Amino acid sequence: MEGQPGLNHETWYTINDLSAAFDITARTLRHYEDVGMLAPLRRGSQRLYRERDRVRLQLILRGRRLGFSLPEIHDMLDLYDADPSEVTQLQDVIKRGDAKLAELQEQVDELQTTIQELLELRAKMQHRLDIILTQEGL
Amino acid sequence: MEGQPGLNHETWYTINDLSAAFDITARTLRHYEDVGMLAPLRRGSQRLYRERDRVRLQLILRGRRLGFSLPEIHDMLDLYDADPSEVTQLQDVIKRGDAKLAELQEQVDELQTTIQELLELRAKMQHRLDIILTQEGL
DNA sequence: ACGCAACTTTCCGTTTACGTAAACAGCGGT
DNA sequence: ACCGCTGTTTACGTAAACGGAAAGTTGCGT
Repeated sequence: MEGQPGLNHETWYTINDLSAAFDITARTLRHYEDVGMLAPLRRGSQRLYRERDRVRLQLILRGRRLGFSLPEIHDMLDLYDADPSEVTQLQDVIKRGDAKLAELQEQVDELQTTIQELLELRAKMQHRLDIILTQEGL
Repeated sequence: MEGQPGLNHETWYTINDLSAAFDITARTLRHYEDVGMLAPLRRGSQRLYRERDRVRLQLILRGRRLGFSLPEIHDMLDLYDADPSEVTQLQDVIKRGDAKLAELQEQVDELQTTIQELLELRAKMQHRLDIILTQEGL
C-alpha cells in the first residue's frame, strides 16, 4: 500500500500502487526498469517508487500515447537528468531539446492538417446528408 | 517507370516508383496491400498504382509518423471510402469521424503540453548557463 | 513456527510491422 | 536464344513491447 516508510513527508508507492493508478501491469513497470527508464529504490528485494519515479512514469505513458518508442522516450527523459553544473552538458541538452522541439512542432502541424481534412470530409458528408433528408421530407 | 498505359491523361506508378518516391521498400507496399489498405490494379501480375493509391499511401505514411497502428489508419481510410448515397452510412461516418477528431485533438493538447514543458526546461538550462558563463567571464 | 499473500527473477510466448532470402516469370536489348 | 532487370509469390526471420506462467523468497498475521 501507498505510505511513508521513513519519518520524512515523502510519499512512496509499491509496484501495485502504480500499476493500479495508471492501469498498467506490474510487468510493464519492470520492463521500463529493465530498459533503464525507471530506477526505483529497494527495501530488501521489493521495489519502492518515489514521487520522482511517478512523474517519470507519467512522462513515459504520455510519450507512448503520442506514439514514441521507448528509446525515444528514454532520450527525452535524459534531457531532464542532465547535470546542470557542466557547461557542455547544458549546451548539449539545449541543443538536443531544440531538435526534439522541432520534431514535436512538426507532429503538431501534421496532426492539425489531419484534423482539417477530417473536418472538411465531415462537412461534405453533412451536406450530402442534408440534401437527402430534405428530399425525403417532400 | 512512371507513365500512362492508356490514352487517357491519368498517371500510373509501378511499385518501385512509389517505393522510391516515399523512401519505403516494395515489401512495405505489398504489406499494406496484404492488410487491405491498398488495392492497386494489375497488368498481368504486375501492380499498377493510380493517383488514388498514391494519395492513400501518403495518408498511411503520415498516420505512421503520428504513431497510429495500421488498423487505426485503416479505419481512418475507411472514412473516406464510405458510400455517400446511404443515409445510415453518412450518419455513421460522421459519428466515427467525430470520435476520431476528439482523439486527434486530445493528442494535439498532449503534444502542446510536452512542448511547453520542454520550453520551460530549456529556459531553466539557458538561465543556468548564462550565470556560469558570466562568472567565468570575470 | 506456519501459512499465505505479495513480490521477486527467469524464461518462453505473442503481436505488429515489416525484413530477407529463395525460387520463379515476363520482357526489352543484343 | 540468352542476359539482366524488374517484378511476383511463398515463407521463414526479426525487433519492440510487453504477456503470462513457473518457481523461489519475504514479510506479516495468528
